Amino acid sequence: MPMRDGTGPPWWHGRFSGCGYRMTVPRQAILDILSKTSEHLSAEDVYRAVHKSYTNVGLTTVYRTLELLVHMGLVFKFDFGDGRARYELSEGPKGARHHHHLICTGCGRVVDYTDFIDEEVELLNQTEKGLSKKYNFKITNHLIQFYGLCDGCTKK
Amino acid sequence: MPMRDGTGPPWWHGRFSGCGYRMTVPRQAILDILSKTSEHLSAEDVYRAVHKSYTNVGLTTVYRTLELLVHMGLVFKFDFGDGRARYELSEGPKGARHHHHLICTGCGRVVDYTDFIDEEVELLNQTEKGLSKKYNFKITNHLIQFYGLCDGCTKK
DNA sequence: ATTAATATTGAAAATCATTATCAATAAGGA
DNA sequence: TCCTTATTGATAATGATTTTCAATATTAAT
Repeated sequence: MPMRDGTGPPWWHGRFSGCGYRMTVPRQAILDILSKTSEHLSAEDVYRAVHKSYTNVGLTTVYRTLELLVHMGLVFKFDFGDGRARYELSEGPKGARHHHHLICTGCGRVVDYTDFIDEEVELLNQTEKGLSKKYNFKITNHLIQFYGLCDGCTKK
Repeated sequence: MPMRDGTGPPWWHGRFSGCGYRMTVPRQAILDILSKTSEHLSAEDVYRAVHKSYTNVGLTTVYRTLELLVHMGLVFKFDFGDGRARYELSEGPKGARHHHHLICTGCGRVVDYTDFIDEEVELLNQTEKGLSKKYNFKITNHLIQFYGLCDGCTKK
């Protein structure tokens, strides 16, 4: 059973009941998988991982749950250009896992980086403030990705 | 026939022959459409637009051409989360059309903004340099998008 | 605890954007 | 103009994601 810090019930339980959603076994299992990996899992990946311990959880539920989690802001959904969505547990800009992606357009490899995050966050905060006001948006999120060719692909 | 400035042949003709590609009617038509719009066209959108003047150009060719243009760096491909890719003629960071996107997660509306681009470009250049060196990537591109709720959707 | 109301689930079928096939055609250099 | 080869378009295939709907599990109330 996934704990935030080992001292209480799963910290996200409240996020569900607070919104009228129910905390179920499949949902816990999916959050559990996401919280234990540092990879960029596709829905299928999550399904396979969950399926090991909970054979009866279906792919449909995985899709639905992931969508719900994205909607709740607990999960980020990424498109790295390989035709399937990738999901990661989200952390606010100050979270330990906060990072951005560097994507090789040659082989599709994805590198997580945390360098320059502080400077980026600084600038992004300002930008968000400015955009919020100017366009009357309530900004909740941002996406930053760099594209290029990795070492191996440059030489081919 | 699309011109860069009205004084010569289409400026991108050379980009094609230089790479062993051929400049064809469908390709010109597609570039023409893209250069004349400020919208975020899907492949289907481009197809419909091209189809008006060139009834015989097929959807397959549109897909293929768009992919080629993306590969050549002449076009950007975006994912705004509505299940289909969107394409825009690309301009370098200093180009007049260079902008980023602000996406409403409520209704899907996409706002182009050019505010703060200078500061962003400044930071991004530094980040790119740092990342290039650290991860041995040859960085060619970046993507920045902000997500939130637009005025209308906040009130619902 | 038991029940009632309803959110959630899973299997299968449906959707739909994008790709692969392949014979016919068109571009560009010789 | 001819030849080589890239390109095209109609059709079929692919494959990730959604929809459907009856069965089940969860929560709040009794």
